[in-house]
Amino acid sequence: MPYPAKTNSEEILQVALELLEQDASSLSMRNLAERLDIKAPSLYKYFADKEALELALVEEGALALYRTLEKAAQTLKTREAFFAFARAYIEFARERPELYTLLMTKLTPATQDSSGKMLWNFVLKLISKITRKPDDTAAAVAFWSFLHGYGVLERSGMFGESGPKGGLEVGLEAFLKGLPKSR
Amino acid sequence: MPYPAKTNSEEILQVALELLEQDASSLSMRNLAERLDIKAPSLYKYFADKEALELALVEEGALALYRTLEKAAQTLKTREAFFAFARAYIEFARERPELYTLLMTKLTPATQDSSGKMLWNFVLKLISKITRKPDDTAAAVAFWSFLHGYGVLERSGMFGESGPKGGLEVGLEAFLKGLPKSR
DNA sequence: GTCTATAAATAGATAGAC
DNA sequence: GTCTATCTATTTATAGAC
Repeated sequence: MPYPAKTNSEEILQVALELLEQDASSLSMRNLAERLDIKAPSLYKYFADKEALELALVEEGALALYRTLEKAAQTLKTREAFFAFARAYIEFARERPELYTLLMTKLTPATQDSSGKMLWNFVLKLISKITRKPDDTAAAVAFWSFLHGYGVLERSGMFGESGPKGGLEVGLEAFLKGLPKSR
Repeated sequence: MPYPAKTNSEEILQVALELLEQDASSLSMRNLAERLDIKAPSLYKYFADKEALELALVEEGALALYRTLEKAAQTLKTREAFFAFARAYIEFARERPELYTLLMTKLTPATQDSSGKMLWNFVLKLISKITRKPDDTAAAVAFWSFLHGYGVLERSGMFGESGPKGGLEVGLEAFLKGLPKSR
């Protein structure tokens, strides 16, 4: 065989993920190929275009986030699960900011593969336990909005050197106390 | 005069704003120059580089948002001002999404010119009236996080065809009821 | 499946004449 | 202040040989 396979889809995704997390702008087909020790055109045998590769990364990211959240909240009682979930969510956004950004930029219901749906269902169930309403979409939307906004603004440096000064905790407590509950 | 001035900084900013709001990716120096009926290099007599131009746009955007919010909330009592503010904020993000995105991407305390500070102070005062704590930074951070997150996710299409289903209202009520208040 | 060569497009920015 | 000409750098993607 004159040209035996030098890589495979999984490895490509793995290295792409490393590049992305290092610096989103470094994820180019050229750059990726170089890291894999192949030439850029070869990548197109594995992924139709860059978009396809990014969607695969989003799927991976959604799964990673889901697992992180599940691990953090499982076995805990509702109230503790709520805080653990939120903490883990923000931590994920902090530690893997480029992956998180790609994820939230490309994860729409249309894009939503299994991981995206699992993620949404997990938030929905957790929050519904808090409000004691099955499938409390409105509360889940509100809660996710808060977490996402906080994660984004914290990273943007909007809150300055002094930091967000307890904004996360205050917001979480407000939701816990203020969300309308059945019964 | 062989080469009389064909434009000025204000006009450049005006047209740049139009381009941006039409489509963020259409805001290139070339494109901008064409719309102004000059050649691209001439722009560098007015702005040192693209970054400088964008910062000027951020300043404009922050001022526009501030005016919108102030107009919406002024003369109203605390509770009504709170809802009017939130509604106006989300409406701004909806109607001028590209400007809003640039704004929130580049508006950090380091960047913060007068408009940015006015914006933050306005949020801070409003929310401090709700919680009855002077300079309640934590509550302001939480509130702004929620609004920003909601605006972003709504635009991203994350909530799907069915829409956010009352998530905004539920979140606002939760804050109003759940934020810790003095006295 | 890998390669070389190249297309095709884009961008920001500078030099120097007028 | 405006212009022409150009530099420099980047990207995604395809054609076709091996």
